[in-house]
Parts: sequence; C-alpha cells; structure tokens
Amino acid sequence: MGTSSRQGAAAPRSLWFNAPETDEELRRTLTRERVVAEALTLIAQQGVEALTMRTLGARLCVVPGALYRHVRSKEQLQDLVVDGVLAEVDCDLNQALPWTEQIKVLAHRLRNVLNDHPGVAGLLKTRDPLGPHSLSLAEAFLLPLHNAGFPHREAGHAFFLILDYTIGFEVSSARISVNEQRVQDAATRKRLHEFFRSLPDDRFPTLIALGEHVWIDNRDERFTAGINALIDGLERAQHLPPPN
Amino acid sequence: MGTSSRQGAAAPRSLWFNAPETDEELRRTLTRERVVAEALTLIAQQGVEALTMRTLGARLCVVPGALYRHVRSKEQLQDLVVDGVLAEVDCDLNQALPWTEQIKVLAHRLRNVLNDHPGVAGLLKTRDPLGPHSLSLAEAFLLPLHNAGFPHREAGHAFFLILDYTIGFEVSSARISVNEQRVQDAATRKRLHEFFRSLPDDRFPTLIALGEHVWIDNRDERFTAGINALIDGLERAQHLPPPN
DNA sequence: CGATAACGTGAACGGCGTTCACAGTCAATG
DNA sequence: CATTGACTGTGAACGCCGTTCACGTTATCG
Repeated sequence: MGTSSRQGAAAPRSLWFNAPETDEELRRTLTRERVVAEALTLIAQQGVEALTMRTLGARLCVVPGALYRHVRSKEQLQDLVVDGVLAEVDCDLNQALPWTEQIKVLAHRLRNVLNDHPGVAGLLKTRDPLGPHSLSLAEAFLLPLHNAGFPHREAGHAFFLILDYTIGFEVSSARISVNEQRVQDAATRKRLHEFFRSLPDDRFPTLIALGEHVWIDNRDERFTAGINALIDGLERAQHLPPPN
Repeated sequence: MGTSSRQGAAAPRSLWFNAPETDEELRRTLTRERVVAEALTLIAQQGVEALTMRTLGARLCVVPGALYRHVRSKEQLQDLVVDGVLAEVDCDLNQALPWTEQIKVLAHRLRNVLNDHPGVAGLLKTRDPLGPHSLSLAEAFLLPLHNAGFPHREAGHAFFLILDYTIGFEVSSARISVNEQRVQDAATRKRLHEFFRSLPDDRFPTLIALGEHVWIDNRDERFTAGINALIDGLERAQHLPPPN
C-alpha cells in the first residue's frame, strides 16, 4: 500500500523493469477480488455514487481501462459488489426456533448488512438474487418456510414479500428527510411541524393531525414493526385456507 | 425533495398547488409543463435511462441548455416526473368500506400506476413523499388508518410499511429474470429448472426443491398476496396490545 | 419608441464508461 | 538458454453525459 512509487509518473518507463519486488508483487496482485474489495471500501467511504471506474483505478494505482481486464463492465462490477455485501449476511439459523423467529432474525441480519453499506441496496434493484451468496440467502429464507409447511407457491410469495420489503425499506432509507436533512434534531422537527401546519386543512386534515408524528426518523423501530406485522400476516395466512 | 418551493413559508403554496398558468406562458413554445410532459412520454417509450437532457431537448427541438431555463437540474426534473406520475393515482376512496379494503384498493392503484411507468419507481428511491401529489397519496393512506383507530405511531408504521413494500416491489420488478430474460416462456423455464437442478444438493436442498416454483413471473399474484398478508398483519396488530 | 426582462443558441468544460493498439512481463516450450 | 505467446497495464482516444455562460433575438410594457 505505502510503497507505491508509481503515481509520480516522472520515472521513465525503462526504469520499470527494475522495480523492487514488492512493487512488482503489488502490481501483479491486481485481481478481480482486489478490484471488488477496493470498490467496497470506496463505497463504504464515499458512497455508491463515488464508485467510478476512474477513481477506482486511481485507488488501485492503475489506469481506468486496466479494470476491464478483470471486470466486463461497471454493471458486472456492481453485481460483484452486491454479492460481496450479501456475503456478509450470516445465514446460519437455529432450527429449533419457530419459523417466524428464524425469518425475523434473518431479515434483521439482512437489513443490518444493507444498512452498513449505504446505497448498495439501490444496486440490488434490478439484479437477480441468483448470485452465489444471494442463493445462500434464499436457501436460508426458504428452508424455515418449507419446514413450516408452506407449499411452493406460498413459500415463494412469503420469500419475495420479505425480500422486497427489506430491500425496499433500505433503498428508501434516505427518504425520511426534509430538505436533505434528517428529521431528528429539534430544529428540523419544528420546520416539519410548521410545514404540515401550513397545508390547506380542507385537503389534508389527517396529514395535519398526524404528519409530524409520521415523518419521524425512527427507522429501526419502523423496520421491526414492519417485519413483525408482515410475518404475523404470513402466519395468519398459513393457518387459514387460501383466502379466496 | 429539495425543490425551490420550500424556502419561504408563504411562497411555497402558490408554486405547489396548481401553479397559475397564464395565457402568456402558454404562448411560449417551451414551458416547464411541456418539458415534464415530454419527459414522461420519453420515459414511457424508451425507459428511464433514456431520459437525457440532450435527447429531451432534441425531442422538443431545443438545445440541451435551453431546458435549464425551466428546470434547475436533472434531479429536479426527475422529481417533477415522479410527481407527475403520482398525480395519476386516484386518491378517492369509498369510506364505507372497511379500512383494510380501502388500503388494499389504494395500494393496488399505486402499484398499477407505477407499473405503467416502468423505472419511475426507481426514481422514488431517495425522494421524499412530500411533493404535492405525494401528499395527497399520503393523506389517502393515512385517513382510513386514522379512522380505524390507529394511533400516530402505528399509523405511521403502517403507512410506511405499505409504501415501502409497494415501491420496493415495483423497483425490483425487473428482478424476476434469468440472464436478462423473463421467466415465462417454456424455454426459459426449462433453463431455470436445469439451473436449480445443477446446484450442489448438500447446500441448497430447499432451492432445488422449490426453486423453479419460486422464481416464476407471477407478479400480479405475488403483489396481491403480499398486500393481503401485510394488511392481515396490520389488522392483527391492531387488535392486540403492542406486541412488545 | 426604447428599455428591459425572458428565452433559445452555440460552444465549451469536465467527467463519465468503454475501447484499442501497443508494450512490458512471465511461464512454458523447444 | 532463446523464443514464443498469453496476459495485463498503458495512454490516448471516442462518444456520451450534465451543466454553464456570453451572446443575440424577441416579446413586453412603460
């Protein structure tokens, strides 16, 4: 890391042959894993929108085009990043617990990992959950559902319901803000209060009444309540005949 | 949201609700409304990623920079597009119906509108649901919840639960595909079957058993089941004391 | 009629993803 | 050893993007 004598570009090319072995090793170690790893730390430090082939190349002391030796496109790189993040989700579950608890635990783990990598949830958007680590996650979700007696179709519904909600929740995590500011400090709260009070009360009576209590930055509480309600719904559906 | 409409306390309203569109404004060839309208049809025809200041300008027979006389940035344009789409959601509800039915109807309306504008859900990601038409939607969701007796906090939870799920569902709508192909025709289905059969059976037993029945392009059915389960869960939570 | 504000033009700037001919490196081969 | 050929980083370019700005043009109004 520290021995990169390469950025100056003042050294003529011919001197490169004699580069010290450490430098040589560093140069050779550019691999897909290193690219993805650096992309992950770049995202962790600067956010998803800072992930650029150019800055990523610069971080690896490499020209942008060099990345294309290890990655087909930026889109594929993003897929690999997503899979790298999903790899952090611990998929081991205590099968002695009721399925509802297992699913809750897994959903919270998934959310926590996505929460630790802001913006990565947005990359999950269009991608299939069919990467290697996505598959492990799917298996972990489906096994308790299957064991609980959910038939194919209902297990699939439940799986995607949980997945879509969790991802959707994290994707829109930055949404609870007013003018780019999180609604947590008293000042912003006051502005929010006045905003709702300024609405025409003939059209938005409920918003005026509830608004300032709804737009609160209580994401942890909200996710827990959401997952609980959602799994309660699944449990109830399980005990009833098909609702139609 | 960050549109210019929120600086003062009095000014916002006039810009927000039915901005007075004088005749002289109409006479000019280019207006904000025309820009947004053209952006909407462009998105409808070519998808969200085709929305470019350059192509949008070309469609309006105008140089790209000219758009900036009517729109502060592309981000603001996207906000306006989102609001324009949300305007299509009919927020009138039959208050005689039970609240569960009202919420279901509204959620389905929202999903249908988002479904009709592919990719626009992805723009909702980060934006606040505080635009003019977003507010109408929020009011429409919160009113039945409020009338049903949900307290502030629980009404907020329920509101965001439904919103996050619906948006999340639509955002990931393109996800049910394998190698860029929808899983609907028999051929793709066969490939999917073989894909799951090729997995190592010691690590993915449930996926092998359920996989091909889970990854099916039954989005309508899935959304209906999802919303039903979700509202069942809310209903149950309503009748119980806080589950702690 | 002349001042003035609004508006589109054309060109540019910097940044982006991606491609490609070229050259240096290394392992395997004869 | 010497040669070869696969591999990989280089440097420069291409075309696209969002955005800015000085400059005419035009429409409006006192």
